[in-house]
Amino acid sequence: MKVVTRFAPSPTGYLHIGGARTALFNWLFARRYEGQFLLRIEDTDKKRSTSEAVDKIFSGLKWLGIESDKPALFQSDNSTRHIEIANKLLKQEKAYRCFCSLEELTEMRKKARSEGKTRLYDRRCRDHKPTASDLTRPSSIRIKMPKENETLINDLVQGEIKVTNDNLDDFIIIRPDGTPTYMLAVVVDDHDMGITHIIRGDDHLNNAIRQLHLFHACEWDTPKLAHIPLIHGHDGTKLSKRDGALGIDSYAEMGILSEAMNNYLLRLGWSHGDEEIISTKKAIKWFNLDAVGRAPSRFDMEKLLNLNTHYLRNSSNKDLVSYVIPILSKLMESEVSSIAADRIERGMPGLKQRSKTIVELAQNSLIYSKETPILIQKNAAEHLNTQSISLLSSLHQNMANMRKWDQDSLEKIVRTTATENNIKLKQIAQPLRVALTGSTISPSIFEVMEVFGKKETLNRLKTVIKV
RNA sequence: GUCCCCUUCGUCUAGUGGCCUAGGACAACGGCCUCUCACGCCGUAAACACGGGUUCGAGUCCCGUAGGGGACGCCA
Repeated sequence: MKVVTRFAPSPTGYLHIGGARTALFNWLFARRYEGQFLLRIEDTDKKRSTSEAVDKIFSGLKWLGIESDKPALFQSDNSTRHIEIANKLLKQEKAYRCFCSLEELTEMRKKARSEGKTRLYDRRCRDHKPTASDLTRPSSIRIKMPKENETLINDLVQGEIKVTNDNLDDFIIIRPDGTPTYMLAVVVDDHDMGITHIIRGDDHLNNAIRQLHLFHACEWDTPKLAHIPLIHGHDGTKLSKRDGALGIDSYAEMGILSEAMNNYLLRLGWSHGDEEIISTKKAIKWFNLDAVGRAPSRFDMEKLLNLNTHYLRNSSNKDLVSYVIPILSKLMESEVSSIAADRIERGMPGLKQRSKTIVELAQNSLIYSKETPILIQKNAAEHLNTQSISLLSSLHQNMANMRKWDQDSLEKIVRTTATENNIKLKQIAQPLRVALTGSTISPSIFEVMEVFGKKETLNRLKTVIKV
């Protein structure tokens, strides 16, 4: 049997971390077994669904590299089919019309709760034959849940779960306004789409038990279930779609690489021995549901950053330049010149060694982007005094005659100049750094000089010496 | 309140009855390297929630307690 999985978010907000991981697991599982991964937008609640949210889900998934094998399906497009199924169940007396008002239901819930019951609807309409006058009033359709015995589900992640059927409410499948509810829609759509494995957050575990009975009522095969634990915030509080968790796009804006996010999300709740750095290729080869943990895990930015550092360093210089330029031009409030872009690319080996995020990389790239005359930072200025300036002056003389202009030769000449003047390398390297970059922090000063080239380097030195 | 689920270093996790004196990674701390900042390298500290069983033997199986989470909508 070919594996078919789906990611089915509701378009009521952005794509959050938990949703992204659910999508990733579904996608990986489908790829692993050479099956299909589908996307379905659960927009049965029209009031809360927005097209902005749909766009955010699409862009978030695209950023992660998770692609649906078919065009996304909008659940609301299938409502005719959902209603058809509900009517069929009604005819078969597996479902019934409920004429209770919202007030009545609230009252029932209050009562049941005070009595310590799990089931909150008292089923007063279940065995009531609707009269002609009943039928003039609005009604919802409820599904009949079994009254006796227990329901057992064998979840691929959570194991065996047992519930006494008396706890199960006859839930509404069609609202009084005639629209289908989520509970009906998921079941019908999962069946129609041929979903073989439902992988979703374990906040749906309780629903799974109810939905199972709907599958039975329809006389359909039930997909295999896998309920993965939720992701919590760093402080242990809930981090899911209904609260203020950050959208996946925020992480992109922070300068996180999608490879790092994928790797991080994968390792959150899933493991393969001691493996930490896992490429998508390996993930597809290794991913399985048995290795998904059952306990919720906390989101840890530090670890994400560590992974990001790793992937950033392994990215090509060219790619990194293309990521950095837009951020850089925002920082400088001007276009990034082609000279600057070229310098950044050549200086990338040193820059990427010093950055955890793309944003940081852009900030570090500023030293190569600014035109002369450069601004000397306040705390850096103290490195330029009469003594150090005279050192830079003799260095300038020594360097002016150089023919080969690479890191090694530059290091040699700076060291020689230091020895000549009876000082430590440090004492000339810092003033040199300040003179060239305006900052006390930069990649190796020899690398910086190579990147700037002879002309620009000597030019910048001269500016400082003259003053 | 009721129902369901979960519980190994601060965090993510390895562990499927003897290989556990509990391993790895991130973070922390110390050192080395060093032209600044980083990187890198070496090292240190750090956990089986608790209580009962089962067993020759339990982190691993069972029960209970505590703590945490989820669900209880005409939301998804």
